[in-house]
Amino acid sequence: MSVTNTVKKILIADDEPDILEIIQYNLQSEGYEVTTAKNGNEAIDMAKRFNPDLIILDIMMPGRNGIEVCNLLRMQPAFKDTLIIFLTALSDEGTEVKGLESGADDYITKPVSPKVLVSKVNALFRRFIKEDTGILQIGDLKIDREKYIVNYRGTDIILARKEFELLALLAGKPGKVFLRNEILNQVWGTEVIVGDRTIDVHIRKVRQKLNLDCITTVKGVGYKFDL
Amino acid sequence: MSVTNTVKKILIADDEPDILEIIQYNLQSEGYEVTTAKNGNEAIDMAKRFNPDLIILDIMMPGRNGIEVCNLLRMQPAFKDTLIIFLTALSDEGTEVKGLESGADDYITKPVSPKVLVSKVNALFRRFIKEDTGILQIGDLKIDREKYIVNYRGTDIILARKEFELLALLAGKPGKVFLRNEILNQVWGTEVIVGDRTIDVHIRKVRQKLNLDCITTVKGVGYKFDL
DNA sequence: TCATTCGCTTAACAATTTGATAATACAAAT
DNA sequence: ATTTGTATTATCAAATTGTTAAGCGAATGA
Repeated sequence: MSVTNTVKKILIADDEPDILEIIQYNLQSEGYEVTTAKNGNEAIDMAKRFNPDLIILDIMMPGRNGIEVCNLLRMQPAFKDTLIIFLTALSDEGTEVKGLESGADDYITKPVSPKVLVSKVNALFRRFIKEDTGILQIGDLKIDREKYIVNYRGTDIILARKEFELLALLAGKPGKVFLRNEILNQVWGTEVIVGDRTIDVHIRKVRQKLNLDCITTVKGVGYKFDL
Repeated sequence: MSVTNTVKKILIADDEPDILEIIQYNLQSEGYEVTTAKNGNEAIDMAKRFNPDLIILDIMMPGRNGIEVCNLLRMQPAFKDTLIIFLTALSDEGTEVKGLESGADDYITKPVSPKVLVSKVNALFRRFIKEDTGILQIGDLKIDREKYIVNYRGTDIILARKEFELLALLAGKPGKVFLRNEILNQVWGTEVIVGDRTIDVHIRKVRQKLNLDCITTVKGVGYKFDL
């Protein structure tokens, strides 16, 4: 189970390189992480490796065709919830019905404008992808962004808002040193201007409440989280 | 988890009687409960009365057009989760993108074969299991979303509509902190603007009536339910 | 129809919590 | 020893929420 995964991953399988490239480009521009496959077998391979949130399948491909791929994937529990769209030049009714009945979530016929495709993809994600639980876990420390609770070895620790945001920021990338400026921008925003000591004070409060040695000062640079 | 697994209800809005009839017939054959509307205003009316799981909207209709209807419905919390499909002869890219961005879940261009339409509808429902309209139970607290009744250890507690919706929202995800904004959007909708104290007062009333220590304030963030 | 009740919202003020800063102490580096 | 940068503490201002009372309109009922 992945912990944080804000960027949606999409796998595209098509045997025409041009189409792959166009779709990939447009989806990446929209902020998605995209991988491609050139045929059915490669698609299954990539699906297992890449674990995408959405798979866009051409139907006519060398090796396994799209419907076979869809059926195979749907049999595996790991891909039970993965979104699957057919994107194909085959527009006959029978194939479309068969495609949808094989467990796909949509069926789009080529040619389709990139903009429309992107809109459809957005619409699918808007509806179906469960939001991230937002639980960060580092060792015995759990940071639940949804419940606004920090828990260490079973004990809940109550932090005030800024304290929580500060910790969540640092713990979001363990080991990374956050410059004071970065912290200010992320936690306080760019509009508010506060003195330099403010950060220190909040860091201290977090350290105190956690009673762990997990926030390290990097003198002259900033702070980092490390359990 | 799901309490009631009722027959899915579908509302179709189109100004062409023939189309209405064909679609209605095919969907009913598939076991859906279908109602129809002849124009935009009627669609909104029926939606409120009939509370469908899916709405199929023509775009070009007398009175309000489909996109307007979609926008209006999406503003109301009650229709936040209702599936909406556009079914239209307008196949230009701009309209399609606009339609999808107005919050629709799919966009199908006429003409479309009834079989394909049914397949698409099935695919949508396969994915989307409508939220429980039934009974939420948390410990000894029962919340009946259909009857608008809350029961604690055998005793019924009468809550007013807003109070009830507030409680149902919070109790729907115990532990999760709901931001004031989320609460406003979910309970009051995006079109109504109310002051900040309004939430507090309702929270207080719920707390008072339940006489349980189950709604926690997270200062600077929001409220959460925890029994 | 008129009166009453109920639910929703707001105003006003109290209570509480949080956040920012100053002042001072401390530590390491030069 | 001096400089530079951080830790600690106490304090005060600001932000946020709790509480009560009151106004208003819609629904209810005689």
